[in-house]
Amino acid sequence: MQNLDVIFSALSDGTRRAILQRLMQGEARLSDLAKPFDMSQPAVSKHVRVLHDAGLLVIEKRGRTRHCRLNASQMKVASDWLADYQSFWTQQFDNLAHHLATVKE
Amino acid sequence: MQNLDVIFSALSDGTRRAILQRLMQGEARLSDLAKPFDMSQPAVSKHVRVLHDAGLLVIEKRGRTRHCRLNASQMKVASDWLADYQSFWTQQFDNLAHHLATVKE
DNA sequence: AAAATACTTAACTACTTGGTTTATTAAAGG
DNA sequence: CCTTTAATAAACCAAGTAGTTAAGTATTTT
Repeated sequence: MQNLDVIFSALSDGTRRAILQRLMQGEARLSDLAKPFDMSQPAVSKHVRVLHDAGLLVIEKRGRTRHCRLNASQMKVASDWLADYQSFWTQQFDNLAHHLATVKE
Repeated sequence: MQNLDVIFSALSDGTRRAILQRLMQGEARLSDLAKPFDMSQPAVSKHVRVLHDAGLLVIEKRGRTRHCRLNASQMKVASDWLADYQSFWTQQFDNLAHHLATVKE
């Protein structure tokens, strides 16, 4: 799915993940999102645009401010893809646990 | 986490996700992984290296062949990060469901 | 020893990314 | 009106990515 490209790619940057985590606490203006970061406001604006293009947040224009809020349902797409591998990683974990238990004896 | 950068970035490419899905069926040689793709073998080799650097697969050298197998436990790191947002997307889903139910009346 | 196989390395190209600064638009407040 | 504020747009740069082809290195087969 091409969708997954954009979502995973958007999530692959620490600044963008921090923005999403900030939005967990609720809606925020673009300028508020920019404050904590040691980079120019246009740079943050670009990051927000990437997240928007991936559908991970929604921007609403109010007067001269833009208000962003999380669209976590888009993360579900990524999460669902990863879920297919869940049986593999639990199995690998179980193997490890079994191995450790065996060694202990 | 810097780890997440590399993992999400590795997952953001369709070719690489296809390689991982292939490895769900079991171990494969590098040349076997390359076959289905319409690109040169060095190109696929590069993709495999990216997955390896992200810890998503393990390479074992046997004679002149390299055998790859899935290391899905590394995906758990990404999955765990996404899980923090789970309550948000289910809530958004519930809101939608409620909205649709209301509209239907 | 020679040839074939399975890769890696290297050098190159085209494109994307993450940042910058400067200038511009648009809305609010004096 | 004029100024400030919030944000976008444009032009640029350095570094990274995804691919190519060509050459090189091990290892196996004949």
